[in-house]
Amino acid sequence: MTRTRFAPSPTGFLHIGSLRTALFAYLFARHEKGKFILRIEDTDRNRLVEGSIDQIIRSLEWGGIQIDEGIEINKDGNLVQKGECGPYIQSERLKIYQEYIQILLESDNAYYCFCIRERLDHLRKTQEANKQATRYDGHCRSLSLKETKKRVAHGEPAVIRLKMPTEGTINFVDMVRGEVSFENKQIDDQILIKSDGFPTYHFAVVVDDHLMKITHVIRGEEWISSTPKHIALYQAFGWNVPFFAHLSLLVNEQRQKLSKRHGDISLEDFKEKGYLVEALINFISFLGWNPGDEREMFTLKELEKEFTFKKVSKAPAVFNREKLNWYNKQYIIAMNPEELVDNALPFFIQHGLVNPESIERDFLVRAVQLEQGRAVTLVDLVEALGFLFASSLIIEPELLVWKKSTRDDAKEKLNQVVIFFQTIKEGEWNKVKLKEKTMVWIQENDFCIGNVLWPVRVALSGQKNSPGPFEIAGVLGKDKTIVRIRSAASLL
RNA sequence: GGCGCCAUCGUCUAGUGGCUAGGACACCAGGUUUUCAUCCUGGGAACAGGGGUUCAAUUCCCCUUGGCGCUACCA
Repeated sequence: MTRTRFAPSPTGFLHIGSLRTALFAYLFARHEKGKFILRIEDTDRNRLVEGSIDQIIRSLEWGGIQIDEGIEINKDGNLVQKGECGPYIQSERLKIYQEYIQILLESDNAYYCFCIRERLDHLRKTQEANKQATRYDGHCRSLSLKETKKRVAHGEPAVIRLKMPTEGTINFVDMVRGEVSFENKQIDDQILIKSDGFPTYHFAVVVDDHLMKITHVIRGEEWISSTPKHIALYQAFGWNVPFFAHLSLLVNEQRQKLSKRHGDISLEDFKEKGYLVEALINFISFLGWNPGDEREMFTLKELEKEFTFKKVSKAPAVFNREKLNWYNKQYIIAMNPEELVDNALPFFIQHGLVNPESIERDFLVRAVQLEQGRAVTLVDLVEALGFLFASSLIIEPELLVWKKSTRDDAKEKLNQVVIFFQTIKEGEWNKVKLKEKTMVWIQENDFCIGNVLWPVRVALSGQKNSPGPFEIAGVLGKDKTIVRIRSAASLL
């Protein structure tokens, strides 16, 4: 059975690049009808950020990525672990690592190292100065286990290093890159256990992936260079080596790794800016993957069905905001108005346009349609709709005058429209009827369309650009519409 | 410096030993339109360079160049 995992460090919010890694691991698991596991890698005690486990899980949940095993947030808001291979938080697995490192020590695949920081620093500097590869020189490599254990027992600080083979090569077939090969002699004697007793990533990841029966290790490209160390570890233990898939990095427009400095990299950020999950997931999945034909709108379910590593590309992908915007717009257009209100409601409240105590849902459902088709994000949508909620509009009088018209004419037309609108029955007050009747009226009176519709639209919206006058009037209702036109006319 | 990965329009990408190298976003022009958005029509835009292999290379191999990653008692 296929088992994949996502193994973030709780050092902050969920990075958009991490989301992509998680998404691909999730999609592959679903495609193979396997399991997707969440494990927390918190072995670096210095970089922990309080609350980030919660935040990562919530982001994953928001993205629709379901965790089969690992950690979840229960109804009371507490973190709970589920699954047979736990615990799923590395800091709770210290005993396991201690146990497994002994095996390596006994089989002479690992050794205690007592080298102090100063020596290591000096070593590195010398190597750099001589333009050599910087790596541990094996100073403690041949110390006997008996002796080193004695020193450790006496309280001498030590780390445990992997005793890398010095000859031969390690080859593996990467699911996205194909055959990859490294010479053993190039590979450092990686520290496996730090002097604080915690394992390093390299040791913990191998022990955990094995114990959690992970069949496919799917992770970012930055790990490809350390994969031979991991394979050496699997071999030292005599364990089966899993399949690897190293995903290309996500980069910004300057082709650098996406980072905090450039803003907008956490899922949270995108959510707050009014991006829809569906759009984000669709967009992200197309960064380095494609279905092989020309379709481009995919739901999560459809992605689960179609995803395959055969179609994952090797080159790094630029995170292109324009395309994301296009996707978001498409998803907003495709939504039914009810759904759109559900999604936009928090933003209406946040912008102070809607009182959570008294939500006029029907009004919102009609209102939202004015900007659906125009808005790129939900924030755009809500902001563009602000004029509907204003008790009165502040309008620059000149704006009421159409480019081919005059101030006096605009005033006159507005006044005539008021008189005409008053003749329309409440039952016919909707954008379709209104438009029909008004167009006939304009024609009968031999008016120029722009001379009438421009000032009316501005009178209703107060804006240079806005939805059409009939749409707005339909939402506003007869009374408010007439009040707005009257007050605009009085400005001229 | 060492090791590794990568290379098709500005961007995401399709593609094949022989094609007018396809699509999408963005951009430009025209049309529709009271504004914006939409919509329609059209347009410009790519196989990094050099060697091979081959009847034929964008495609296969090598080199160069460029980009990126790793090179921590961080992940």
